[in-house]
Amino acid sequence: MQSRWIAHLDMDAFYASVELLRYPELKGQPVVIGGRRDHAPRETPQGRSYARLKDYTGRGVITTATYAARAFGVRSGLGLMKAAQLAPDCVLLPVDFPAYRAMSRRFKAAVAEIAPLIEDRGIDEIYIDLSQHARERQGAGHDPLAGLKEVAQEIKNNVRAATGGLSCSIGLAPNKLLAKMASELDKPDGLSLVRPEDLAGRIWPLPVRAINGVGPKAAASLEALGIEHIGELAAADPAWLVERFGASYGRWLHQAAHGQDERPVVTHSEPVSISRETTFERDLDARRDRHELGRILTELCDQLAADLARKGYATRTVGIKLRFEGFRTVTRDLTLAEPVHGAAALLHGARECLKRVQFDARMRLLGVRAGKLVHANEANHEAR
DNA sequence: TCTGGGGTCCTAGGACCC
DNA sequence: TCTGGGGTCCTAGGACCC
Repeated sequence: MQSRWIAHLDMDAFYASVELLRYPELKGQPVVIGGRRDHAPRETPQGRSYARLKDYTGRGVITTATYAARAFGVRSGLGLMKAAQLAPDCVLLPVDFPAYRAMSRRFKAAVAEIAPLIEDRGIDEIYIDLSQHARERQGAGHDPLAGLKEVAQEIKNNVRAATGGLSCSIGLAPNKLLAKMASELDKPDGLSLVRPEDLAGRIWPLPVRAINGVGPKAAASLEALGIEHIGELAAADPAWLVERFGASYGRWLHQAAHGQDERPVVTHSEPVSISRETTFERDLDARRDRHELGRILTELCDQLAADLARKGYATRTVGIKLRFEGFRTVTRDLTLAEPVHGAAALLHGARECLKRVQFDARMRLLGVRAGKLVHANEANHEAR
């Protein structure tokens, strides 16, 4: 039997499902989450009134869509104004991250009660190392993996009970790469297991984009080379892939197509950077709107300073990010001699960075970033 | 009226040091 | 008195993910 068994657990349409717990009368209806925060449901004498996609104007994208909404072709990442053309009467709810974070803690705690070796992959996803459970529950009969599937089912049940009824999909496989793909095979509320011998039958027919780490650019390059499916990628000469994609990515593509992945489940990690950014309602001009921009920059620095304080970090690198009309993005970094954490120091650093940018177009986004994080208590020590 | 906000990791060139 | 090579840090951009 395999020495490692990894589960990938993915909450089904997470944000939308959390909202449906709050507004159960929307169950089964097309609903999307996204946009600004000014279209929350209103309580009227006639009952609750919801915003519809057709009522929305301005910038914003869909963060999550219910399965009923996906039937209209709306999906996360799609602009709200475009989505309105596909599904004008679809209900639109604003995002409520505090609610999703609270629910995230609940589902992760429910998993940890059964299997504590958890790697956090964001608000709605985790990897779980179930190797020990698989060994302990190894069946003697015709299905040695029955015990592993039982554990996964217990995790699903515990998550449902702890969240008030939310479903998730779990993929089981010998490594993270395959577990992630396995969890996609049977959504929503799925449970699927991929063994090494299932590779050719179940993984190779999938498009290369199904590999976690092959994005739109790599998929387009591969397609231009006549490679659309993982099976074709697996059949490609590894030396040829290295020639086309570089030593590192080329080798990785070959291994991924063959289902090879040795990455461990990492149960603890420190943040690398913390940032705040905002897209403006309308594009702003560096000169004409300089007061508005100054106000926004100050607010971002205030928020970032609060984030650093809450999480207990200081930073040695202050960075800014600008996005101009046309989506061209520019970043500038400044490394400081000593770590800082206060809003005034962040603002000063950000202003220094801004001096090195050429403003030849209107802006749509401004962001501030703290990189090279150090623990605040160690930073105090260094500062002395 | 295209394209949010929060992240991670990789690459590549230049500075600087030994 | 044409100047190698390695290591590390800094910066900028880009691909990718949730």
